[in-house]
Amino acid sequence: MYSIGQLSKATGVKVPTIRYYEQVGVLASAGRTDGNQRRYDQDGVERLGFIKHARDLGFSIEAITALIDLQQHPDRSCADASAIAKHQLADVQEKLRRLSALEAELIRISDGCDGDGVSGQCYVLASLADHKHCRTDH
Amino acid sequence: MYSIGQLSKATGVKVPTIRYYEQVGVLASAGRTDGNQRRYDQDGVERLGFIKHARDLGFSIEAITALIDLQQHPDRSCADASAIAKHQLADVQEKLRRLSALEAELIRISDGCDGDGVSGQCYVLASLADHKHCRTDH
DNA sequence: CTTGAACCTCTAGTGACTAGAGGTTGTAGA
DNA sequence: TCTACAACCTCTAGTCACTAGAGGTTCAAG
Ligand SMILES: [Zn+2]
Ligand SMILES: [Zn+2]
Ligand SMILES: [Zn+2]
Ligand SMILES: [Zn+2]
Repeated sequence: MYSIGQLSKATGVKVPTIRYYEQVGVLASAGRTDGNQRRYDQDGVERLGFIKHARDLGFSIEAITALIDLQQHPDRSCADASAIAKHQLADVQEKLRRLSALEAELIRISDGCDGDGVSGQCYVLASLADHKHCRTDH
Repeated sequence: MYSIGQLSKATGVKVPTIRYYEQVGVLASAGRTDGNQRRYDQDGVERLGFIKHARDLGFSIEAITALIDLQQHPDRSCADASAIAKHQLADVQEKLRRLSALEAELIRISDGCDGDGVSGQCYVLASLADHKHCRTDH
């Protein structure tokens, strides 16, 4: 049996975050001692490990809740799991596209100013003031 | 003179967002009619355009506030503007690095499941349950 | 002068936590 | 067995950049 602090150390998830996960329902409520403190078993460690790993990969709490639900029913179709993963991938790829465009503009903007001028002539400020300086949409 | 709705159309920033920008101090308070409605001049359009463009490039409100402050003093050094832009670039590049790692893992995970199996054997769920399947840190 | 779209302020909600106040419990050492 | 104190508990509020809604007022066209 683990206390919440021991679970925290075992998984790398902070104590208040564990309580938050319980509050929003992605982590099942733990058993309690007579004094009302949470106690976790190995199952709890694995459940929280799953949540942490999925969060690290960018899945939303809502998506993770659905995935854990699926995991509790090993005989159900995994179509939803597949869809959630593909959706998450598409999401990440969209963010990558947007960030790449931003990176290109920011490199141009950064390169245009050494910081040794005066703000009236600053390329950073001029570029932000007018999108026409930009090479891409964004 | 523009009403807040006309300013919204001119810049593509939603009306409640404009009020929010004023509230947090990044957009200077507008003049008012006798009936207390906001009125903007060309200067206001440019100020908000600057904010929108910087937000589109991912700058924080705090950073934009500093940049606008600098823009109001054309004779000051632009060292801060340069530093803010470089910081933002570094930020974006860090996000790109992280997202690229996530993309690689998510492609692997997605490719490992067609959604036509059962969740007890699902590669998506197995991969989320155990980071050992992963090729990268993340 | 009437109508109604657009405006006003204020509060609360979003996601995924994080911080702090104020009080209680578990446990190791004396 | 007692005591000290780290770790636990709940609850509220704050973060960021908005967004939604309630309930009331103003502007401008017809
Ligand atoms: Zn400069
Ligand atoms: Zn641009
Ligand atoms: Zn599957
Ligand atoms: Zn992993």
